[in-house]
Amino acid sequence: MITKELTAASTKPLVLAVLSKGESYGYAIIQHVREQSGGNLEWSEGMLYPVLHRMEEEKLILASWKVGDNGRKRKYYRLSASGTRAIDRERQQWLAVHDTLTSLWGPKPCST
Amino acid sequence: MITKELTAASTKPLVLAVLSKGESYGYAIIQHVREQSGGNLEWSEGMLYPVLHRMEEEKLILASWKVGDNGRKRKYYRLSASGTRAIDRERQQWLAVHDTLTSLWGPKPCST
DNA sequence: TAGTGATACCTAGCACTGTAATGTATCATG
DNA sequence: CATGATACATTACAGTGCTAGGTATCACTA
Repeated sequence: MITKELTAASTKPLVLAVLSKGESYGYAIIQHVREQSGGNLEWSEGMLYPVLHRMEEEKLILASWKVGDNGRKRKYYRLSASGTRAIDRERQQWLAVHDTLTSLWGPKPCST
Repeated sequence: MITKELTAASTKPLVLAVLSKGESYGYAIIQHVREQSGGNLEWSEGMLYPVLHRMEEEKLILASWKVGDNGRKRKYYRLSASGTRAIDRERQQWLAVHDTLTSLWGPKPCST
């Protein structure tokens, strides 16, 4: 289980990263992240949908309704130019914190 | 500048990591983290003190008032046994998210 | 036919957290 | 005696995930 703080910090960069692979929709993003994380990251819909709405408002992503293979309506999101640039900013921030943490954790042998 | 979400996610693991190097106090922890991060992480006192109080309540850290070299009273914190164990849990959570992010970011040449 | 589970979207109340601002006090410096 | 660094603390505010609930469609099956 991942703490809510860590979830809050990683949701936006993860959504941006997922969409950089191609457009997708809320329900599929949740599954994509679950699989990509080996089951470690279990997002709830109540968490993600508001996040997507906010990111759309910030114009980081663009939405468009489409009908999927199964005939259901889906709200597909894709990166805007601004969102593409945001990926790099998010990564730099993340790595700044990550490097600080790893430097304090010290050299670590291959963990189990 | 680091977002507040990323700050929230990293404060606890960073405090635990800093204290694993030896006991310290609020004001010094802020400076320690700033230096360790190369100036990227700039914590405010209004953020850290409540965090320390919460961690003390959770019994992750233990506090004791002492008088420093300069004659000022300082509230020194040190890791409890529970806090020492928490470091590993925090690291595992962080790495689970980090690995997912890096796998999506893809292979990246040495960043500047 | 009716019921179940997966798909797919959405929202509201609650508790928690950083931010910004403010306060207190001590000490060294000029 | 004014300033800045040291060193602790609290408060109002806005933002966030969590839990729980809602709506609707479709495939399967009892």
